[in-house]
Amino acid sequence: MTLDARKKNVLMAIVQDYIATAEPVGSRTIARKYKLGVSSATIRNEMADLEEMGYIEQPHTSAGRVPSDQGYRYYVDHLMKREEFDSKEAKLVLNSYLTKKQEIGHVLRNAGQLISQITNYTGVVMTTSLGRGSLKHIQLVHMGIGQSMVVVVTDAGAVHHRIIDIPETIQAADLETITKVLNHKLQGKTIENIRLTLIKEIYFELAKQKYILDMAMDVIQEGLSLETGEKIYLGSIFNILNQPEFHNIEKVKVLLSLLENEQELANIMSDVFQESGVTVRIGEELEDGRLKDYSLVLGTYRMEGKPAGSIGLLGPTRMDYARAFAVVEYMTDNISMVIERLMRWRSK
Amino acid sequence: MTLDARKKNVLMAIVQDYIATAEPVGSRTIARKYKLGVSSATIRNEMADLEEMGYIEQPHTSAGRVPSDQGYRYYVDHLMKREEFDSKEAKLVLNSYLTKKQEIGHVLRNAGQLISQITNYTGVVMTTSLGRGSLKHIQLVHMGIGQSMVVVVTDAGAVHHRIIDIPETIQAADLETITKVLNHKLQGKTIENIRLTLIKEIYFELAKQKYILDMAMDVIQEGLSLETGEKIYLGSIFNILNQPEFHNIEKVKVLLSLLENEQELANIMSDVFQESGVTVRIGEELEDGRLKDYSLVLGTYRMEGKPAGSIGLLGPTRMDYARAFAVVEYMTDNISMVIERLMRWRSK
DNA sequence: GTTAGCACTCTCCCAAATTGAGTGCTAACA
DNA sequence: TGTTAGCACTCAATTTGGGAGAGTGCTAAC
Repeated sequence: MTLDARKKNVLMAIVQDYIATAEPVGSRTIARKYKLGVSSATIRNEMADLEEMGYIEQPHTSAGRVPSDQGYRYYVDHLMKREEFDSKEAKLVLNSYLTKKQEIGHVLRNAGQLISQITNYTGVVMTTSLGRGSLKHIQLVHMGIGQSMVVVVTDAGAVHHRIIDIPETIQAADLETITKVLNHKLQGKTIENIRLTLIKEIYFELAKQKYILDMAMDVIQEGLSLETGEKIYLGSIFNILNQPEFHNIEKVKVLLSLLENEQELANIMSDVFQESGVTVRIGEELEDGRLKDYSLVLGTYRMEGKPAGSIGLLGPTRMDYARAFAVVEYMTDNISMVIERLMRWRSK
Repeated sequence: MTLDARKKNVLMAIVQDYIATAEPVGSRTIARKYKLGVSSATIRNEMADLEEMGYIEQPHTSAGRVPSDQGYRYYVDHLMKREEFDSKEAKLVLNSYLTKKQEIGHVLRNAGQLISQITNYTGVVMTTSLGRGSLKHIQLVHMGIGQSMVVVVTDAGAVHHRIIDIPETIQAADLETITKVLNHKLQGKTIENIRLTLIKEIYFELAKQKYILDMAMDVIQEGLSLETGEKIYLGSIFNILNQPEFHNIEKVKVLLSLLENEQELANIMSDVFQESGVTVRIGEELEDGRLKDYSLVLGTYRMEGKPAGSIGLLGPTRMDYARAFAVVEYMTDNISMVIERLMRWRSK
């Protein structure tokens, strides 16, 4: 499993050249471009060995070699030189979230787009469950005769709202009363807490408004549990089409059909999710067959020190991993920082 | 400018055949498939005339003819037989918006997707200014020490929120007081009303909280004016890739670069916007050069009888206009109805 | 005014030939 | 024993050339 120095050099050359050119790379190219001090014949021998070991493959006889998933894996784990990423523009964008405070969703959406722009791959961002959400505030707003809006604010900073129909006799003042009771009884409670005992009390207190309460409870429940569901933000898809692998439409279709299905994407990303650091899944390591030619590089952003979501990118297996790692690392760090500040109240 | 009956028939045959097959259509095909009672030679003569008049074009000598933008235009205006669209599934989806009441944004997003699915073109939905929004409710929620959330509800049913930093000395009770004053003074007011005189009163009343008020006013302003901006919802992009014209990637790229830029798309759609009925802009009639091979079919959905937004689809000029019209008409009618019901309070 | 017939044009497709990049193997060399 | 030069071989990609087919425009006859 361990490779001698020269094999490492050859593999590195192959991976780097293929990343740069997207063309299968031959022994002569390596001998010429990467001065390894040996002839192409020697390199051919090494390549034969590497192929046997599974690190590289030949699309067909008489073509150059291409790294296999395993080859990329070895490259990422042992050969790649880590880089630092830093960019004035990125910094500007990120700072703008802080000076003009933004909604979290907005921040994450833009983060995804930023990654797409920077890398020409597709940025992906996923929020994970923020744990059980608890109710911070509920408000019933009288919109007009017969309709009311229920607004739910959770301690995670999410706002959920819906219009409900109400009896026409209900006045704004009635809604205010209900609002008061609900807040008094339910503030700080999680969905389980609510279910268990409190409801009866409230129904007792507001017996006349049973219908409205039913609706309101519904919205509360939705607001508190929706939170738990994963949410996905995609960067631009356009950018990744600049990659030469997308010369044929079928690939575009496959990718799009997957990216447009939020649920599937969420599942895939959840599989990759890990506590800390930057992870990569290469080609077939991603369990979904449609992604066999893609790699997913994901980092974890945090809140209160706890993982709060993934941020990363999806690109062809032939991607610039060093740069991808650097960008993802940069973004996770910064987004963690931004979120921490936007939601300072949670971290004391 | 007016065509005799036979020319009309020939043009109609060409348009219909091209729509169905995406292949240039020749004189023999027409003679064979569409029994016009004349030979292919006669049709050739007619076609020569039609070409001279600008209704059809030849990709190259010895290819069949293809309708020009002008040809499609004539077809749409004079030849096309209007159809009715009706679908069980669509009805189901639309009804689900009503039984389980949904947020408007959610309804519109899904409407776009529904169109994409039904037609294999790309559904587009745009909300236009709902006129000056007025403030329905404002709420300051204490999130924790030093931070508060401002929630703004407008009479259009939109909810806008943001986290703001507040002095650490401020308690939940203080925020409640501010909330009360703000609601008392500002409810029902539009952004202009607010600016003019009221602010001073409020600042006077709540002199100590100047800082918070500044932030809150900011959020209010944002909430009320954001409303005015157009918002775009796109259906699935995947579906349109099934159209044969997308065999080459460049087209996909051009389309995507445009679709991903909300602002540009909004401009284009605004140009097409019209008070009532279903409109179509064909190819070069759309001013944007990138859309020269596309047509946009748009309808207007309404609220309180007034136009509230556009809903329609974008597809290749070679699209099934009859069906597109029918679907768009169906969707505008239904979405108007759904929105009317969801926002019943506005229409009395 | 309509039609049959025909020469002409142009694309598309196929097969054969050519090119060129790259390999594997072998024999010689250090 | 590891390295290298050389060479035969393979295979995809490109080029070439020749139909085949679709379609047109024109003309002369009906």
